Formats: sequence, C-alpha cells, structure tokens
Amino acid sequence: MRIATWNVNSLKVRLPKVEEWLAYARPDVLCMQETKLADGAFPALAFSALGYESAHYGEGRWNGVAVLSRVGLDDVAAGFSGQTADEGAEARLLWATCAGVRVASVYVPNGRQLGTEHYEAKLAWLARLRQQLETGCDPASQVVVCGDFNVAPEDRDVWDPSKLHGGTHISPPEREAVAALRDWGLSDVFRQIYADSGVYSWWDYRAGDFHQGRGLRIDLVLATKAMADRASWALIDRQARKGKLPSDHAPLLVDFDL
DNA sequence: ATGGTAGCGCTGCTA
Repeated sequence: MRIATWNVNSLKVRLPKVEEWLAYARPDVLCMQETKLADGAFPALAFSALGYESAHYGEGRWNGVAVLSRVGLDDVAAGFSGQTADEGAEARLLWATCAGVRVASVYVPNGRQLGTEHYEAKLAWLARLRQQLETGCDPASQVVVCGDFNVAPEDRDVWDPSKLHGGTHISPPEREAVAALRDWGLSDVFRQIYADSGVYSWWDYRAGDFHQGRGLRIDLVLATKAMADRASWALIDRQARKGKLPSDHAPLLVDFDL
C-alpha cells in the first residue's frame, strides 16, 4: 500500500501537475494540503477519471485538505471531533478510512512568528490533534497521520539551523508538540528508513532556495507501530518540485507491506 | 543584500 502526502499550494493551479504525478507515482492514497478551494470547486471528477475516490474539506482562499484513495474511502470526518461551527474553524484536518487504515490529512498552522497569537494557536492546534488521537484512536490500530506539519523535527531536517534560530518551525515548543504525537504512538516513517541530513520537502519560492538546497523537511508521514513496522520504502520526490509551476513542497511517498 | 516569489483577488494578506 503506497501512501503519499503533498502540499499542492492551490489545487486550481496545480491540478495538471497532480494528475500527471498520480499517473506515474500511482499512490493508493494521496493526502493533499493547501488546496485553497471551496468544496464546490474541488475537481472530484478529474480524480475519479484516474480511479480515485476523494474527500475534500475546504473553505476557499486558504487552507483546504483532501484525501484521494483507489482502495476505498469510508468514514470521512472533517475537522476535530466535537468542534462547533461557531469556532470558525479553518479547514486543516480530514480523516478517512482507506482499506482498513485510518488516514488523516493535516495542515498545521504556520505560526508566523514566535510570541504571536498565531504561534500559540499552532501549538494549541498540535495539542488538540494529540488530544483527538487519545480520545478517538487506538495506538494499536493502523493509523497514519500525513501532511504539512510546518515543523522540522530535528536540526538534520533544516538546511542551516543557525539561520532559522529564533524563528518558527524549529523552536523547542513546536518540536515538543510533534514529539508528543510520537509519544502517543506515531513514528516518523521517513526517519525509520533514512538518517541522511540535507533531505527536505519544502523550499521557499524566494531567492532560489530550491536550487541552492535551502529547505526544510516539514512534510511527514507519521504511523502507528502496526503500520510503521511494515514500511519498506520512502521517497521525497524532488522531481515534482521542478518544471513549470511547481508547488513549493515536494510530495512524500511511503510504501507499506500490507 | 533585513531582500526575494507565488497565490488569491483586487488591496494587502498569507506563506
């Protein structure tokens, strides 16, 4: 079973690239983030033509998450359970069950700057995700949480930690919030397989960062032991970050022997 | 060099 995650940074702009990528990467499940679409504008027909069922949770303009599957798509749930409409929730979390695996597509808030309300909201969002795992999932079952975490878990996931010191994505509280997911029972599948530094999934569009190798590994596939023990291969597909109109993120693929 | 690009949508915000 091949599971992938990709922050596409506008599905409207990226659809041709996503369709092309699906045709050669052939994931069984694809989690997308930052579709920037309302549900009514989601191109479900384009994906069904390629053999994928889909679920989307979007508000338009910003955020927006999706799950595509060609191995079944059941029990779809948008947002945090127990979330009320008056919270004005942003579309950052979507659950679905695909061939018996509980899959989440997550887009963690950016945080902007330390010491801001946005940064505190990011930490609170990650804490709420941990809380939802505790109340809604069994760590002994097959659970995979995929997405753009906007956190680089360790210094080896950052092109130059000294350049980002004091900024978001690498601060100890953010890393602790991700570690708390690990403590619940999720492991960073890419890191089970590769120890290399200098492997990134996001590069700023500005200043030629991609071509200069200045990136961060912030897109993660986190899996419970029942899944992680079966992970056999992982790849961050840098090829998809090249060419015309690329996203600023590359997709991450993981193969599980299921 | 305190910059730079991309997307949304039409002015400046978000990343």
